[in-house]
Amino acid sequence: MKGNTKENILRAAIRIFAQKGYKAATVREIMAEAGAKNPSAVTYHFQGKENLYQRVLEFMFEDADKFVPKADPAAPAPTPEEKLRGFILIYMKVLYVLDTELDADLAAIFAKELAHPSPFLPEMVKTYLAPGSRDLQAIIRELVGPGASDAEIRQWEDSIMGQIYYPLFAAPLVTALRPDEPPVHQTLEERAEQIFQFTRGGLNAMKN
Amino acid sequence: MKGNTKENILRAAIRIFAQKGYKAATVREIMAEAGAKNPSAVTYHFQGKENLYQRVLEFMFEDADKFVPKADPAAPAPTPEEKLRGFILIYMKVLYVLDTELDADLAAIFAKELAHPSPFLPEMVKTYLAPGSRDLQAIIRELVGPGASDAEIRQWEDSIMGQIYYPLFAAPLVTALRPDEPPVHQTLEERAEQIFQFTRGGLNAMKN
DNA sequence: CTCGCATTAATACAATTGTATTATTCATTA
DNA sequence: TAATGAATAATACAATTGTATTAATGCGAG
Repeated sequence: MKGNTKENILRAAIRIFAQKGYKAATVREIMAEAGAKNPSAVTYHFQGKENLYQRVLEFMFEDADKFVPKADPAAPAPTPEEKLRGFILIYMKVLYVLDTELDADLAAIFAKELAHPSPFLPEMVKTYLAPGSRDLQAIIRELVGPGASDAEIRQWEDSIMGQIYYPLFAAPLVTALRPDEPPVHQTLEERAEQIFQFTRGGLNAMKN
Repeated sequence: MKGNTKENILRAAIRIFAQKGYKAATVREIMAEAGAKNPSAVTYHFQGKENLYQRVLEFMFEDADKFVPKADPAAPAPTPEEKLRGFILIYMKVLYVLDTELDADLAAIFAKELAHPSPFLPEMVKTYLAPGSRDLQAIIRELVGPGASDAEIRQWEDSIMGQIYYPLFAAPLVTALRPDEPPVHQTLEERAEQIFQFTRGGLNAMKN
């Protein structure tokens, strides 16, 4: 096996970092998970633990990007409300669809990274998350009309993103308070639709 | 100095845990912050690092409790909308008022604890957070009427709590996307009011 | 004053951790 | 096939970490 080891280490690192976080994950644990015998392989293939983690973060953002659909130029122009509904649904799919164990691990890493930000985070946020933020602001502006200030738009953006992110960040709260509730990804479309309706009502009330 | 050391260690632990998280915080660092010379003092006063951390969590929840005002029996009965506004404002004050460095540190510890939950968290959530959750659900039910299902109530609860928690959990995102925006605690009343208005609009739209 | 005990300090220690070093194996190519 | 270089393994090492152990200190009761 030649070119597989590096990939194996990366996958193993994702699993272990997702479970334990950056600091508590040990190089030896990652190597065992990768099926290798030797802790120095991470130095060889990735110049150290920190570098490996940075690579994991890059992988995470690149992987999330694959979820966002290309705009179909042939499709009829969507209404602002359709755009909002689509934005919420896609964003929630990125966070909660978790078709694979890999996706679930990456979401967990994202949550942990926000609690313990690494030096690489701000740049990655600007690269990968800023475009979506601008899109959402534009949608909100279409919905509430031109009278709203930039500050107001940003705060409504926060009201929307807060709803979307909540099941990720507050998962331990929710499971402690409601042990029997099914996880979000089982009711994803419903929940996305409800957030959309709630948000539409909220923004409509702001329009006047 | 007799009884001060234990208190000093607790305060120092709060600062260091808030900065670095449980795992990365070292006993020696905490002791240096506490002005003591000897790493074993934490074993002596708190039976080890993990126990000290548990004590910090307890302190955090007890401290947050002091923010919630006692219901004034002489006051006129508030309308459901007034209750909702009050709930949001109080909750946000707990998270963001941060009058002291201590409060800010405790909020940071809370955010980190949710990303890396300790075994003590579920029990503490049930003790300290469940009552507020029940209150909010009751308020929502008053606002939307008796037709709503329990599941719907819970999801609207999430829509509200998501808005409230977002500035805490997503702080690194927000500062990376909007470097010049003033922190929440400077615009707390405004933001609470906007969340209230947004939520009222959202819930009103659900009523029919 | 002095004895007893709680507290603090000094030192030590085993375990863990990231990584460096060196040796070995294996595949590709000339 | 032989050789060359990449990949993997084996071993080692210094640094860090939580905590145990033992010694010193200081305060209050008698």
